Amino acid sequence: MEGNNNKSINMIQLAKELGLSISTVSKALGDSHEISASTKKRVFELAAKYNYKPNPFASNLRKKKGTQIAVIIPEIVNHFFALAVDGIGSVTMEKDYDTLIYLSNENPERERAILSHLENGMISGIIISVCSGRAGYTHFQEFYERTKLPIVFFDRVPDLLQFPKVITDNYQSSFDGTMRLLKSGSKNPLFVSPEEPLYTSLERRRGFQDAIRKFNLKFREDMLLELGEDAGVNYMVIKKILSSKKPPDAIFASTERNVITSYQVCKDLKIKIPQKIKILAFSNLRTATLLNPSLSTISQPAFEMGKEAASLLLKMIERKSYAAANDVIVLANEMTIRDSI
Amino acid sequence: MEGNNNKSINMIQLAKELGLSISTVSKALGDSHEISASTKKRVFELAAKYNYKPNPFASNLRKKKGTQIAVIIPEIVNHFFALAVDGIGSVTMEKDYDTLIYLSNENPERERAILSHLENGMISGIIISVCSGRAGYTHFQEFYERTKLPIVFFDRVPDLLQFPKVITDNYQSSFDGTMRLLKSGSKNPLFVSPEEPLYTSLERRRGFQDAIRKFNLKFREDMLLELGEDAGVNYMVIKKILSSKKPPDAIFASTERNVITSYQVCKDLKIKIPQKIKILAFSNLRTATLLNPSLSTISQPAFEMGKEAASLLLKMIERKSYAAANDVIVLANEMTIRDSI
DNA sequence: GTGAAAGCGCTAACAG
DNA sequence: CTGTTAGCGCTTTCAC
Repeated sequence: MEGNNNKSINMIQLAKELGLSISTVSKALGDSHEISASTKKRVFELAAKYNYKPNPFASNLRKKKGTQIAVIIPEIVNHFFALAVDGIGSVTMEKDYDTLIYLSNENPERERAILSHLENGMISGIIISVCSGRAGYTHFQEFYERTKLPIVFFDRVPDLLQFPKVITDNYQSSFDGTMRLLKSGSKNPLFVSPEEPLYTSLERRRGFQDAIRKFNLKFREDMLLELGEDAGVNYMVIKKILSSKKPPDAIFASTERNVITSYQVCKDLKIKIPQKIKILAFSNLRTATLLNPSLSTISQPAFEMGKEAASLLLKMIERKSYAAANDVIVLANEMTIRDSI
Repeated sequence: MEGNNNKSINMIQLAKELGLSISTVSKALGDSHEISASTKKRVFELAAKYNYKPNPFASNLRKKKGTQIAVIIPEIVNHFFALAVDGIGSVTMEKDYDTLIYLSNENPERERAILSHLENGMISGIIISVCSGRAGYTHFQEFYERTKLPIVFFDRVPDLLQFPKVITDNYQSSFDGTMRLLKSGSKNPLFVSPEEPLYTSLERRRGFQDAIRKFNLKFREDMLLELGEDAGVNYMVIKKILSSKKPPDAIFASTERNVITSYQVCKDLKIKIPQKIKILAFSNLRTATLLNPSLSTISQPAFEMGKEAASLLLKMIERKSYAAANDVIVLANEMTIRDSI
């Protein structure tokens, strides 16, 4: 029984009060060239007076398109993704697009459900960082076939050639990082990555392996460690490895999450960094410099990646250059050596 | 010239193929009781076959309401807000609401612009953590008067009685934290907070002052330090204070940002924590335990706050209990003493 | 239990 | 330069 009366004014009322036709008002509001300056002025003024805002449902329905994009990411509680969302927001906001956010929580089923939900036509495009490779990538193809909506992948990208991507030079920076570890004396490094068969991780691993070989070290399978989702389990696994007879003398972590766990284990086992073990990680931790000891990182230009992805997507949406659809934008990572090496 | 033909099927086509009227199909899809089970089944099956999804623009226009809510926060690159968004997402997702995200970037003008944009009627409710108190809070009142849309404030809330809020026991935990510092020997603590006259900060400051007095220490105005936005400037200010003749022997930081700067200064000036200075902060830093030394924190239940805020908002939207509109939900903070004290 | 019809508020031909 | 008109795809009385 709430009085939700005084609901906003509409075009009809504006037109009536102005003694104009509704279509004239519509055109005036759209700043159409076929309306006289004086009429426009009158319309704008009355609209402002009533704080009139066109009903987006009606206008979107009529135009068969809106101004919302969806961002799908595995998690937001992660400095990298938070920065990326910030970057995305910086361009969508400027271009008057609204940003819907969906968290897949590293769950492929969620990701599919989100995609399916988005097939209703509410949005004009998608920016996504995928959550896993295990379930395959067919849902992206299918989504695209059905909706023909522009999609831009970033960071964690599937290996689908037909889609535009924004990534970093994962192979090269991993190679460089590994070389750096080896040059500082590591003979037995351990590369820690998530078990998902993600393009990003695979590229980093490839860089690691190639550096090992390039350095004329013998590559062994047990130089690679794959970790799952469960932080508790991961902790135990790392602890076991670091307590073994021939523990690694360096850890190169492919993700922020893994390096935090590694630090924790070293702290608990009182293993000195970098004396006993050197640590390097792909990470955007803001507090890298304050850790004990300060952490050497390869950080991704997350904000920039978000910006690039959003710019590309909006360009595609506005068809200014749909040809850009197969672009792969590669940005450079930045390695910062601190006390952990 | 892109062929954007095969655009999604609509109800009319479904109805035609089923030999039913469009209104019957609509009701069937809405699981209306006035439609026979057998008809519903046929409708659902065909809809599923064509992967039919009702056009939300049309349906929202007709129903004069949608299923989107807006979240307005000062920043997303902050563990607290990221967690809160995660919490919000956990409930909106479950209830099939879509979440629009807007970053005010600590800019009151942006905040107003966002609010103004949202007056177009696109959303059904707002969850917000305000960005500043300097510009006053009249825009919230006005927004509400004009739209009558439900609004829930969380954490950084204005002092407007008529709105529901989700906050933490800022006064009490600040009081307790200060007592803790004093009991461990601090005689000259410094309370660092942002210069914004935010309710949250003011409560914390009040807790600090009361604890000082309760401990029979003389309160001096210079025990309070207000910092602005510019990290570089803040660094210099703190550095100057810590280099002074009679530097504080404890820092109690009201925000995560300020404590990071403080740590940095101590590190650069080689001031030993906690021997020379004790540090405590309101913070949700994930890496608190890994800092050098590990940081003592009062952390807010950010995820829970997001959840509570979203649940409350959806309840208000669905009018299940519009009476809850003046609720103030107060959650408890958690103090964790680590090596910095 | 099903259908006909009237719009929700707006845009875009098409006329004038 | 302005107005008339026909919907966009859906929901909801109101008939039957």
